[in-house]
Amino acid sequence: MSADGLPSPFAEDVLDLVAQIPAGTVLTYGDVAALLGRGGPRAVGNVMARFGSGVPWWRVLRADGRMPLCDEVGALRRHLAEGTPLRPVAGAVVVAAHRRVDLDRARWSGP
DNA sequence: CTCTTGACGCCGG
DNA sequence: TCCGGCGCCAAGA
Repeated sequence: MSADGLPSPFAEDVLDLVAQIPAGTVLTYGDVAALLGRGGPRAVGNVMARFGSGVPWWRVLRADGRMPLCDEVGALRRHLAEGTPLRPVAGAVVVAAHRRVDLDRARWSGP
């Protein structure tokens, strides 16, 4: 509801898959496209930007483990709450923008 | 049909 | 680590 003018078939596929990502696990934009068997990272990102409001968008991140730039702080908050494996932090002062998900441990195998 | 726009990915410096 | 550049795919004008 809200902002979705009308999700395309490809968009619905993306949203359906993202909605199935278990809490505490994540998927990269590239992984979503790969699991769907078509499309690309950019196409997935485009869908999330438009219709991602209704799905666990924070569980979809960049290939380097970084949170989506639109709301990296909010995403980090949710990951901390869900217990998502994060990479160790070196500095004493922790900046949200520098925190990343440990993809090796948090990546979801798929449905 | 072409051109532009992205919550991208990877390589190089 | 932070840039910059090129390739990638779907949707809309």
